[in-house]
Formats: sequence, C-alpha cells, structure tokens
Amino acid sequence: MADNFIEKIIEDDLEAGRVPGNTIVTRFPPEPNGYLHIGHIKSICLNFGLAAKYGGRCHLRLDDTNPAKEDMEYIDSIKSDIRWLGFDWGDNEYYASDYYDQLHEIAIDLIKKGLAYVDSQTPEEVRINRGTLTEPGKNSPDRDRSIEENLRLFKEMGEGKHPEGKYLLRAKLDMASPNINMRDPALYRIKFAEHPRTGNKWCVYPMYDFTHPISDAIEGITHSICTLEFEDHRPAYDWACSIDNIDHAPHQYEFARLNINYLVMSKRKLLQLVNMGIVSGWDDPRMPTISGIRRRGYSPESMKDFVSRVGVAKVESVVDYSLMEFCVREDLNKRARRVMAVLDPIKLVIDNYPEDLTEYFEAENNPEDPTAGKRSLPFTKELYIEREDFMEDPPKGYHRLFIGNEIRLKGAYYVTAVSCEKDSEGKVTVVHCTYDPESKGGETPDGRKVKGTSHWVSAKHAISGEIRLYDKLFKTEYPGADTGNYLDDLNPESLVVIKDAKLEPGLSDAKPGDYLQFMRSGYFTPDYDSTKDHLIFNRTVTLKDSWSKQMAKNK
RNA sequence: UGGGAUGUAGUGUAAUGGUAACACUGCAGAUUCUGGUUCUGCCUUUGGGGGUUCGAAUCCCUCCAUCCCAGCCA
Repeated sequence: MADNFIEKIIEDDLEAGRVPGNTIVTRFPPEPNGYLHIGHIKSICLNFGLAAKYGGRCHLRLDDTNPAKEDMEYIDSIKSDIRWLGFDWGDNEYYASDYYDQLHEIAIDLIKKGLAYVDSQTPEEVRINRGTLTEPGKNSPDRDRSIEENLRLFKEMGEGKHPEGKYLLRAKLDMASPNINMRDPALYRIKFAEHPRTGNKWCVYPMYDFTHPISDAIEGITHSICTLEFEDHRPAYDWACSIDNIDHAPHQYEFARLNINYLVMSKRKLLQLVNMGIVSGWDDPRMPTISGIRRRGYSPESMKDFVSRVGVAKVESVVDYSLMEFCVREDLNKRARRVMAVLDPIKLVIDNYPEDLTEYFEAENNPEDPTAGKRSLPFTKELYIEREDFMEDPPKGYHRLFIGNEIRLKGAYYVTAVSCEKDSEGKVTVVHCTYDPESKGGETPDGRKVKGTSHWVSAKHAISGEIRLYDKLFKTEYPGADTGNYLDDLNPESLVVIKDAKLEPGLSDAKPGDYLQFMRSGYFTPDYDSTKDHLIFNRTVTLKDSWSKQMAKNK
C-alpha cells in the first residue's frame, strides 16, 4: 500500500516494468556545507525508507561541488548523524567529486557537439542578459564562438590561466525560455578554492544543474527525490540526462520540505547562530540540528515517528512544534528510567521521625515497563522537596503541601505540614511536617486518600548536579515575521541553568545517551560535558503539565 | 506582470465519482502512588462561483489566494 504520492509512482513504475532489474535506487544527497537538521530527517527517512520498503538501495552522496563552502567537518557530521538515525548506506558512499573526470569529459563533448560555449561576459552582464521573469534574455555575444575556440578557452580555464569570473562554460539552450533555468545555464565556473576531497587538483567546478542529474545517472538512481524548489529545474535535469545516451534515465520528483513553527531551519541562519555565538555550536541542544537534538535527548525513534506522522506531499506546510514534542514524550514515556530530582529544593523536616534512622524504599524504574526493575532509595528525617510543592497561601485546587494538608511522599510516607521557617526576605527555607508511621510504603491501612504526591530526596544522601533547562530558541511561531529579522525573536529564556539541584544518589553513574524522566518534571539526559564530579543534565522536554496550564489560564 | 506548483478542521495527512476521516492541538470528564501515563467525549474541514452527473473533495470552466524561479549556491 502506497503511503504517499511518491510510493504510488514507484509502485506504478514497478508494476509497469519501468524499473531496471526491478530494483529501485534512491539517494540522499546533502551538500557538506553545514550540519544536517530536522528537515533533512524527512528526506533521509523518505529515501532510505523507500529503498527498504521496495527492496532497493539508497546511496549516500555528498554533493560537494562548491569547495568555497564545504568542509570535511561537515562530511563527518553528516555521516554520523545518518548513522545515529539508524540508517546504513553500506558501500554506497559516493561524492559528486568522484565524477569530476567524467563530468569534465561530458562538458568537452558538449562543446564538440556545439551544445556548450565559453562565455566571456562579466557576471554582471550575464545577469542583465538573462532577462527578467517577464522578459526574455539576450544571447551572449560569445554564443557562436567556434568549437575550437571554446575548446581552447575551456582548457585554459581548467589550467588556471584565467581568474575567477573571467570565463563561464554555459549550455546552449534557449535564452528566450520562460523558465529562467533553461536560459543557457552555467555548467562550469572557475574557482580557486581548495576542495575538501580533491584538494587543488581542479580550479573549475561543475554546477548543480549539470552535476546532479549526471551523478544520478552514473549511480543508476531510479527515483531522484528532491524538494519543491527544484521543480523548475526539472527540465534542466531531463536535459542533462538526455545528453549522454543514458539507457534508463532517472526521474526527478519533488516533495514539500519540512517546516516546523518556532524553528529556523535554513543552513544560512543556523550557521549564523553558530558564528555569532548565540548558541554554543552546531550541537547546542537548542539547535534543530540532528546533533543538537541528540544532545538534547531526543531519541532517533521518536524523530522517525515524527516525520512519518507528518507525511509526504506537495503542499507547502508548517508542522506544529507540539507534534514533535508529542512524539518524543510518547517514546520516552515508554523507555525512560524514572528518577527523583529536586530542581529547586526546599528542606522538609519530619519533626516526629527518628533522628538517626535511615529507611530504604523500593521504587519502580519505569511503571510503563515492568522489566525495568526497581531500585532502593534512602529516606531520612531531613529531605528536599520541590519549592513549588509547598505554599503558605495556596490557590483553589492546589493539592500539594500547605499547613494542615496531608500529601504522600512518593513511595514512602504520608506527611502533614505543620509550620514553615522563612528568611529575612520572607522566602520559605524549611517546612516542618509530621509523618504517619502507618502509611509506610505510601498507603495507609484505613485506605484514606491524599490528592498530592511529591517527589523527594534524602538531604543526607542527595547528590548535586547542574541542570540545563532548555526551551524553544525562538519565542514566536515564525521568527522574524514581524521585524524581518529572526534574531529579534530569540527567546531570552531558552536556557536556564540550575547550578545545584538535589538528585537521588543513583544518578551519579548516568551517561550521555541515557533517557531519564525526572518524575513530575520532564525528560532529561546527561550532557556530553557531564562528569562524575560535575554532573550535568539537559532537559529534553517537560512533562505535560495541566496544573500550570490551569494556573496560567486563571491569571 | 512570464513560467512552474499548491489549495480538505487551528496544524499535518487520508479519502481517485458513492456516508469526509485519522493524528496532533484545544476543551470537558474518568482513572491514577508522577496534576505524567491511560481511557471517554466534544469542538472544528473540501478557497469562491458556475457546469457535467442520480451522485463531485475527486471531472470540466472560471475566478481568487499562497509558494517557488532572474547565484558563476545547492
């Protein structure tokens, strides 16, 4: 069953016998000029998913035709990000630069056939003579240069005899075409940049419209899938596939790229955020890069689920950020180990609890997963609880701790608040309570109910940790929509650091990649910089919180 | 204004001439040793106008709206 229009096309092609060897071949073709982001996940899942579903293969091809912007660092990150998602391209790792020799030959061939020429117009002249959207372009004065002259000049371009911008190899198509991409598109330009893979071997580099279709054809790609903005390039794609007598020319199909509100996804903007130091790097947990969300604690499974829920179509759309949060919560709910962590601690003293006693209580590691086992938590007279779990003057509907109210300390005892101490500024520092020894384990023989349950850690046994509370990097749905500058919409509270949270002792051996739920708070994961002496946890996403939502509404 | 595309609940995606649906969001409630999870219910949809047809989201005409294209970027 086809899940989207591309699968429908593939199934039709397969059924009609239009696919050589009945093996579909796709490719994921990133340009190594930045880190992969969430938008790429859609393309990766589509291309690798298609190959898996229809028993074909998917190539990884680095589209490295612009050495001025590309870098080895990006190539490495791209590969590790795809692997993290769980996809394997096997031996099918290719580079557009692998085809430079062939591409060069084809270009010479085109010149010999009179289908390409060397243009000596300045870039400015090329632009002006291209015409506009409504007016046709004008032929270059060099359009009818002799084949011999073209051959000589192209050779000299390749030999580094001319500066950048001096000459340009163009296809001889149609300067009057209503499709601007067909008005004698550039094939080769001079560039003296060092290429990450070919070094200084070349000083002419082929353009996308020339390189991409031919790379696809060389690799035997059957279905070349790209985003909507390349729709206009399809005639150029088909032209390039037609010049070399290819048996089974690949076809290009376009789908809508993934947009998500509250996020910026263009590589230009992401690079700017990195370069301006607004984030700590490409893998800052607030970045929508794959390495960023990995560090943030998102699971690959949740992201694959997310893009599959988004679907594939040709309508340009903006997906709700909340769908992504739903997906990560749903996955982490099933797999995250539950722990107790008090982010903003106040001391809770149980006045009638023995001074030197330590009891141990068993706690489930994950109520959603019985196989996750249990752990033992120490309990003493002095504990830490969350500051927001006690109020002197609670609003209606508050069923946490207040003077005279009884709550449960998760898995331990029922306690009733009796008094509190405050500092000179009126801030509560200590809450005093009494416990009911009969309620041991969190239930009483008389079966009475309490409405509130708080998490806690024993003050004596607690370990300290730094907590990084991440939130959206932008505070508006469409960053920059109002002012034209997306940087105006940065969320000043996208990162709030808690220096000294109180954590249950077992957290000392948590490692990056662990999925944790800090009970009643959110999902967290150890940061890469976390050490045994200085624990650091990143908040992936909060738990849904209907209480704070209700409070916000009543305001 | 030339060319290329796209219009289905707030958001995303199905339904290919036969009862407009699923998920997320939102709202209400139940359950719960996480105000989490789970469960139940509710809200809201075919861009407009014509036409063809017993019957149109689907086919035709027309209008409207939105997006993309004038890099020697991809």
